[in-house]
Amino acid sequence: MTTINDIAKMANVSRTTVSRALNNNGYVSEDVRKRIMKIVEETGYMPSVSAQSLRTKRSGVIGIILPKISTETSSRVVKGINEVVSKEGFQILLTDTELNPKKEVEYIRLLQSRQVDGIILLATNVNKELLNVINDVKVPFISLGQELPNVTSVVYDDYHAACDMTNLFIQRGHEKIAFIGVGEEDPAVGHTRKQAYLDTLQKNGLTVKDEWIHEGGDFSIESGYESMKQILKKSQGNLPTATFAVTDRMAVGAMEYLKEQGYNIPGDMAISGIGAAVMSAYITPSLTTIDYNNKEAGRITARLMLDKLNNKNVSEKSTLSYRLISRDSV
Amino acid sequence: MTTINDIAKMANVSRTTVSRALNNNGYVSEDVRKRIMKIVEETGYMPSVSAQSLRTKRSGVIGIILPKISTETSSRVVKGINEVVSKEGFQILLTDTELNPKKEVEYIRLLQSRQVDGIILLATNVNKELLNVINDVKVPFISLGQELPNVTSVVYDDYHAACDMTNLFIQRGHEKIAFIGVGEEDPAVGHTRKQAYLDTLQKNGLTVKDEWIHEGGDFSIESGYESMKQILKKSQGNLPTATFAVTDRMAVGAMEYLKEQGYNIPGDMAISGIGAAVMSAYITPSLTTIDYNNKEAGRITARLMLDKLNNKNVSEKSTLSYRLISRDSV
DNA sequence: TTATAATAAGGAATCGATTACACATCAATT
DNA sequence: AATTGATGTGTAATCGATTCCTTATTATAA
Repeated sequence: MTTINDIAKMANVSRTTVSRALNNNGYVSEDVRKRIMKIVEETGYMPSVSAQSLRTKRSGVIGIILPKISTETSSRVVKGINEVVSKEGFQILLTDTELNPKKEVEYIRLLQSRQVDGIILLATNVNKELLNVINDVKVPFISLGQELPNVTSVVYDDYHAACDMTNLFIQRGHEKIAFIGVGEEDPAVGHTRKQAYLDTLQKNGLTVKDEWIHEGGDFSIESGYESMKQILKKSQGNLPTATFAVTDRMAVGAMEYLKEQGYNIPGDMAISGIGAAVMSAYITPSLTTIDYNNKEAGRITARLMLDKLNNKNVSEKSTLSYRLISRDSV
Repeated sequence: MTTINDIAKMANVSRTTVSRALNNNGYVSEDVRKRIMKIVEETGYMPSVSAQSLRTKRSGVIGIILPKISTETSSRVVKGINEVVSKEGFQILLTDTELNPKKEVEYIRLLQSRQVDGIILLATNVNKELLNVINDVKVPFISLGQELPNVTSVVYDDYHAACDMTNLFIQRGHEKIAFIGVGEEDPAVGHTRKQAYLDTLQKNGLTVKDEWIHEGGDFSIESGYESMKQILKKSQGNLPTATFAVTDRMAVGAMEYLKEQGYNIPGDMAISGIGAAVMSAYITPSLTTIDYNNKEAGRITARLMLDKLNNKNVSEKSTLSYRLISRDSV
């Protein structure tokens, strides 16, 4: 591997001068600069980032902590982040918690020891230890998808999105609306979306039946399938006419079960999700859902991160907009 | 940030001893070791990876070059890789070429300057410059998805997979089989799969009509839609009865167009894809496809990488198995 | 002509680890 | 009692950059 010293020797200058030439920093004669650059070209020399970051405390790496690496949401967000930061010469270091809260904490520590310049967390839960660790973080930190106290947060407008969706059902004349959710450990998805559903029903004077509400174990299609099964079983004789699932995958699972049982969608049961998964447009019937524009969320988060890195001060909370996509399932 | 020197001072030993205690390397009395570990615990000290990697030439990072960051294939592969390497304490540095061959070369250089311990490339094309740069790479290098000369490659069995799929159509009595492909710059997807299709038709004495073959501009759903449109237009009066699309997304696009035009699938036209996208199971009719098990491919590649990092010698080419999933679209 | 400032380049310290080498102690072996 | 080997710890060099501090050379102003 060629080092700055090799280049210096070849150009008959000191490594100080090479460094200055490369960083456009301090005086270097045009003559020498050209000589150096030529050699750099020829050798394909690239400075060792380890050495640089040891010295400068900057690594050009943004650490991202994902709950799950291979989901549509994650990869869209990562895409958006990468799009923005790569233009500024930053790289992305990915970690995957596999939905294990302990790993969130572990990775925050780890990323710091790797000298990342900033950390973006796609949080799925909030707990005391997590907040403590985040408070100790010395680099710019942003939470995406959950609002964390005293932490710069970029959040989806879960409450209004879920209200709108519930209202859509009501507008279409539904009065018995079921709900497929996830555990409340996830404040944004598990709590806020459910609260919006409950509030909207109440505001419209509609009954909330326990049998119509089911929380899946995870965000999977199977979990949606199972939830729908449970809801139908528990509400024999008083079936809901619509179901609001908090994710598209769960909605797809629910549809799957309904189709298997010979129900007509949306005739016997209207269905909606959240997330605008690609699949939602191509299943039959196409799924009414809400587009959170995850890629744009990633971009916005990334820009905030860059601002922080440039010591601009940024607002503590940014709420993203959403778009209700009305399709054939409702 | 606490450094090894701080720990050394607090424990009243030299930093040498601290380093030895942390790395279980050389003699350290039980007494001192405990003292050091306790302080490390309390302070939450983590060694600076920049300093470590500057000194040891190892960074604990595997660089991955993806053609597109937010595709099902990419994220499944990354998941598989991460699953394996994270257990060994490695992190993943992601780069996205956005299908730009120049960026492949650029990122290979960049990753090396970042001192990555190994590089995994999800190649989509093969060109002279790429091969040259790869030849200069000084760290373990693996290509996934394309076979590159003199490079450790993990490849899908595109040829046999595509043969099997074509044969399936023939078995079901189809004689007029159309093909939706991509450009030949992509040897695995664009060339091999097409060759397998052509060979299989020929072997079975079936006519190959130019009007039945169309190459989409990219891998998108829209591109599949457009391709199907072209095929139907060009082969008026002698329509194919089956279409083999080289990716699931393209197959979905093709189905979309057929449905719009009122064709029955598979009655008027059978359809198949490759890739086992989640969506393929949930569209109507469900799509016959081939599962390449990308996650497992990622795992296998990662294990090869770990072997290389441990100086075990590995076979230059590994061909993966696949599974034909027969569903309702054929 | 001399003082001053701008330009150009090098010397050496520094970042935070690892590790070769040296040295001291102590127990076991001859 | 002398030699040997195992154990424990420290000193200092090193990795490859950046940057503060000097010094030398020109160009400009007084």
